[in-house]
Amino acid sequence: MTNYLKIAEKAKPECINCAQEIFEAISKNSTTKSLDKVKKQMDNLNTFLYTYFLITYNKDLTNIHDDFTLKIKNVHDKSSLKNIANQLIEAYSNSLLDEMEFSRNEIIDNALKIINKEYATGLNLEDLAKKLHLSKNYLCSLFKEETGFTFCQYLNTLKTNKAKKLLLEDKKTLEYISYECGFSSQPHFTMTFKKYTGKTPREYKMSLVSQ
DNA sequence: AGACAGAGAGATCCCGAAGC
DNA sequence: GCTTCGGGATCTCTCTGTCT
Repeated sequence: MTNYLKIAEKAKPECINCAQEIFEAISKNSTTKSLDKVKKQMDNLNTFLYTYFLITYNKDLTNIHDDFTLKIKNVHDKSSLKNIANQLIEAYSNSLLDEMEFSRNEIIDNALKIINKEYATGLNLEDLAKKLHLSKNYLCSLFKEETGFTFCQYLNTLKTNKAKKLLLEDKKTLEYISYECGFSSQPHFTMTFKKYTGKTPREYKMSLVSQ
């Protein structure tokens, strides 16, 4: 697990090679392991990177996770698996490039900083517009133009992602999680969570447990 | 008790158009 | 580039009832 964490921490565009070197160092021992064991190790790395990026960068890279789960499943030799490992690290690293290009506009850059910091405190569009000294209607259209999301969509995505993280932790009720993520009530949380993930919170938790 | 879903009313957001 | 306005769309809140 410690090694996975090292890889995740280095999985950035500027030090992608370090991450790949760490993985190579780990996989040196894999020559003695069966193909299935190495595949299992790769699956674990994929899931670890997915969870790490979700929690650390608030990036839901389900598409990358699912794509590589399939690739790993279909591979039949260890050398191909090594290539896939490098591609895997590269794919997660490159997702951060999107983030850099995402916030070209200085106003939106500031808006995102405020939202990321205050999204769980009941922040609304009007508050945000006041902080940025803009009209809410203009901010609304600018935000959509620059990010592709409406303000509400982005806010709910952040809240939902935080909820996903909290759902992984045991002994937390939906009531607790809903308030912790900035939802006004548990029914509202359940409804929004289902809208953004396609699953209710309990279904989501069960799907993780069954993996 | 906790989780979930539906309904209705009110609040807020989004978007296009017009104008500065 | 930015604001204002108005109307429709969407979201939020709260209550209620059912299920596990």
